[in-house]
Amino acid sequence: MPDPDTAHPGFLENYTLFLMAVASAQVSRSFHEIAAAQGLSVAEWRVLACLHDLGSASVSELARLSLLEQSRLTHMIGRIQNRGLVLRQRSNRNRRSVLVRLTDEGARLAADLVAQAKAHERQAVTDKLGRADTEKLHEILRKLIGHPPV
Amino acid sequence: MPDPDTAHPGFLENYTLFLMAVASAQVSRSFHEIAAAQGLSVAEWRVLACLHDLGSASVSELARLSLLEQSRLTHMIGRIQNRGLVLRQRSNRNRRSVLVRLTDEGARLAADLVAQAKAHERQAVTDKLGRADTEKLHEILRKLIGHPPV
DNA sequence: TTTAAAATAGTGAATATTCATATTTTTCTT
DNA sequence: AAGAAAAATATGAATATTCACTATTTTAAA
Repeated sequence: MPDPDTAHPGFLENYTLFLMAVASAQVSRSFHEIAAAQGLSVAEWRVLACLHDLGSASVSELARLSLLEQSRLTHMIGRIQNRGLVLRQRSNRNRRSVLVRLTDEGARLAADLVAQAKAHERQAVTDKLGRADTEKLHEILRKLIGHPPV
Repeated sequence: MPDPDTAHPGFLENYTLFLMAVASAQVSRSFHEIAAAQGLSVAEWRVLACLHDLGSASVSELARLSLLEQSRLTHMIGRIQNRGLVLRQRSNRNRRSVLVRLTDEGARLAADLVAQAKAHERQAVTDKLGRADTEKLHEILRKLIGHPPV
């Protein structure tokens, strides 16, 4: 029951950040179930995916790439380390930083999820948008991002 | 220091969900500071923006629209209610549901933030993408979303 | 080179979110 | 119409995140 006295409709539906958030949340939600089936949150999945791509990364690199605040990532690494998915190793190049990498088990899980993510993307994005719009979307997002953190 | 032995590069940079998450996080981050200056998280801002648009909404409508899980929203409403930004009112049409609306103070704050959000969007999105790509982005995101929750 | 500043992670308490479940009201079934 | 199922919200304990700060190592400056 929208309140006609105080309603100011029309902002959100044209607000880019809102559209991106809705699209992102909606597509993520269906993948969330896939990750949850492995006992992973979406944020944890993103960390594993980053490590899958990178091989290894320092905590701060990983925080930047996986869009998590450093302290949150440190806590999270502790948890997924306890589960045997990643391990930490002090860097020799720079003894302040700590390199994180996947264990064998973590690597298997990550590879498995990457495969499922690709299938899910096809079904939830490409099939819906078509090839041209999917590529256009990527192009526009890259333009918006500027220097990609990858 | 990417680890050549176990790195499988190239997944993330072409993964739509990741590109959307990065773009969204990046643009959000700069708005986050604006919201934080008013003591609001991005999620709280989104709730106020929804109420600004709608006038009033039940908790579950609001949860759906603002992309928050119901229980989280209930807790959050309690907090922003204590701060005098919103108020609750049991619905007469359906006595299970609770209508949430902005107080005068909340409405002032929301209107203020909406204005700032528009300015920020111009600067962080439209100026960067240009008018054509901005509209194309909206079009593609709407197509991806399907039936918009607005 | 000695000090000051910056970068990197970690820590723990304060705060927020999630998860399972309870309560109330409405809707559906028979 | 009675009872079962569904819908809407709230609750509180378990879990996760944030925030402010510490410790260490590296870089820059004097």
